[in-house]
Amino acid sequence: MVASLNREQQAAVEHGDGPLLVLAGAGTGKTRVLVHRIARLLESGVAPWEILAVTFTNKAAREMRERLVALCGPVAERMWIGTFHATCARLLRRWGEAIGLPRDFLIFDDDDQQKALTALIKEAGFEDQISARTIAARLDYAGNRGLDPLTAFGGPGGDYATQFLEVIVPRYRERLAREKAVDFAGLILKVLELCRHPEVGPRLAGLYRHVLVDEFQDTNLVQYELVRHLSSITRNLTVVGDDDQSIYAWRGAEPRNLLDFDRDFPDVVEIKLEENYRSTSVILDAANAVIGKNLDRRGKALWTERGGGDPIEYLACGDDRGEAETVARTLRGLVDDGACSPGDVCILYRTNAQSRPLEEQLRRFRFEPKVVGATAFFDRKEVKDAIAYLRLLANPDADSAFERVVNVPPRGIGAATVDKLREVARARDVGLLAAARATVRGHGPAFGGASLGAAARKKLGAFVDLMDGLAGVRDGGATLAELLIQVVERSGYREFLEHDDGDGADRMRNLAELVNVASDYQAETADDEPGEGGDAADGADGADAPAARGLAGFLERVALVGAADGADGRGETVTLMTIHMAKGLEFEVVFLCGMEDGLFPSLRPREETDEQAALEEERRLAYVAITRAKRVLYLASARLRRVWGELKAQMPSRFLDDIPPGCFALPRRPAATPAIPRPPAPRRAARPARDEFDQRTWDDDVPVIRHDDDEASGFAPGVTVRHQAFGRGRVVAAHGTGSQQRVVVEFPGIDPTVPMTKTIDARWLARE
DNA sequence: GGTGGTAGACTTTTT
DNA sequence: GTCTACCACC
Repeated sequence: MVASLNREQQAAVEHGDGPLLVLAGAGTGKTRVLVHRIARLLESGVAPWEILAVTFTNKAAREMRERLVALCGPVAERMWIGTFHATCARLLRRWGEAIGLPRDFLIFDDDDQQKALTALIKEAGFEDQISARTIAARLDYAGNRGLDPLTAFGGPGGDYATQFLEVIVPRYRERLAREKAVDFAGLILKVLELCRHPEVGPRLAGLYRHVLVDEFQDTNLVQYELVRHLSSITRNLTVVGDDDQSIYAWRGAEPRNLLDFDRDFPDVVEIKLEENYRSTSVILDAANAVIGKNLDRRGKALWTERGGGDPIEYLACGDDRGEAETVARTLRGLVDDGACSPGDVCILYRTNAQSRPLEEQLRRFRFEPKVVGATAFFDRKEVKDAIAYLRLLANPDADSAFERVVNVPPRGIGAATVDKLREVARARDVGLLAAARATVRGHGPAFGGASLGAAARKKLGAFVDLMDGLAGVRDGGATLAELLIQVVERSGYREFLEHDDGDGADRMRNLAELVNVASDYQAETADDEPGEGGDAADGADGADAPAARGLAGFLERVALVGAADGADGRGETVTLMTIHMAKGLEFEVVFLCGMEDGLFPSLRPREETDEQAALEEERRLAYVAITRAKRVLYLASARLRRVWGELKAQMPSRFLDDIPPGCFALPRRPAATPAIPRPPAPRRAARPARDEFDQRTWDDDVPVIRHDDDEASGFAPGVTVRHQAFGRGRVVAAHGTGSQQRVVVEFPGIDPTVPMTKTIDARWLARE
């Protein structure tokens, strides 16, 4: 912390006005430069609310704020640091009314979106032809690129899915509007709309004197446009990034924003940071060798003044469980020898599914695994239910929340009743809760011809009373935590869970945790309040009832941030996360698991993505993973891995071959190689003999790998196949082998002239 | 309207 | 292997 900045870092910090680009490798002190630069700006008289700092994750935002406060004191607390999404939410709360967005809008997360789309698809009678998932993927794709989902896929009329999008998308937008909700993509698009607004646009452009963006290689076109607008008056735009760490191309990130920055800002000052302060040279050599194989990159070589370091250890294990056990045992050894403490360690993997065996084995070796999952906690059903109650309290027109909770816990209000309510709601053009109220308060069953039996009305009446009672709690000066307790209590949820003999107790604990999260949130924002008041983006809107305000903020936090990672005080906590989550972090000791071809690199064939580009992105991911380690790096792989309950023979990752042999410790098996035999014969026989892939064996010191997709197992293009649900179709393409085989099949769609194309697991197909 | 059983999907990666 | 959405049954 006290260490001085090097020449390049200093130059970046001291840079005055005008555009600045810092192209910085891993571990070169990127964030440090940003923090010092902001501190410098504050020192030179720029007010905190005149600075906007955008980070990629909430965690990064939190960390940056902490470092800034440590460096220049509480003044930094008055500055806005946030992700693109959080920043946009903030701008919309302040200015959104200009484009007709209510101030208390809610944020639809992916799950909400999925549910809404499912309902709309069903309503339109398309459920056999298109999935909510497909439509959501397309909305996401288009939203990340600033495209119209109706024209983004194929020319006039579009492709197969477009015909459904044309019906569903407008209805989806209506639904968002009715529920006063904005989805993730919408957050940014709506702010862009604001930027084009004749009055608000110019004000936004002048709102900040300095705009700084971290991890700029991960911004997409839409985000870039926003940044450009926000900095268009002063042009004081600082961007920091590393093209080698671009790992979000799949969601529209454009590393070109970084590399071609001078196209939009010809007068940009560019500074390169290449001296790495984080890792040993062994680790750096490995990272450089891996990334060096990428062709599409701006050459940049990391170096360090320090030499040597512990060699990288390769743990070749029997199966996924054995891998987990070896990792846990090795770590236990390190900790017991005093080589490191659990808090210094991170266990990384490519896919979330890999965490489970690791968690189990870590527990077995007396560690407390902590999985840093994006949303794990807030994805729990009971948590989502409780949140849905809050959403309905925040906005009585939140029909999706109403549908979620009206019969949770079961109170005898079934689908039939809700259907009738929907009719009433449509006839009177009100929300479901209002419709329920009108129905039970005896404004008669006359609306829309819907009639409800006395029993149904009684039950519905109880629900309306419940919500009214809770609204009373909300307005009666209760804290968020108290409100939540009342929700859980009065809704009967607690009682419901208590009588559950399964995991009811666990679920109750989750709800208790949610109450804690709420109370933390309120404590936290109470502190922030004075600081935020002076903020440029925050108007004088203190008139709202405090409870209601807290509610909207809390719901926003839940949608955007998830849980702030709680204090992991307990002794032997070890952190686990995906590589994606680890970007920007560093650890003394890193275990990188699942170093197997097909898993990492993923090599998942996807339509319309260039295979080479995909592999390069995987390689960048490997680069990110390796450079997380400061001192000690373990790479682990399994010969057999359970995928969907089936054992699969795995080959070591090709990335292992890219690492110079000199970086490794002498070939050594882990002390306790689990007694798992070599891949069973049948499985090997199942592989086509001609596949050069298999030349590699586990005993090769310098293995050679080749990979090839093969279409040899009977699903060649043109073959006619049958699927239980979709009937007869024609194979267009096939990817993968064995249980991994995915086949692209064309089925006749509703419109015979427009075929329906589906990618299906080969296991569900029969040849005809 | 609630329930228990089962077929199908699910495993890239996230705000 | 695990979770879910849906269906047949009560």
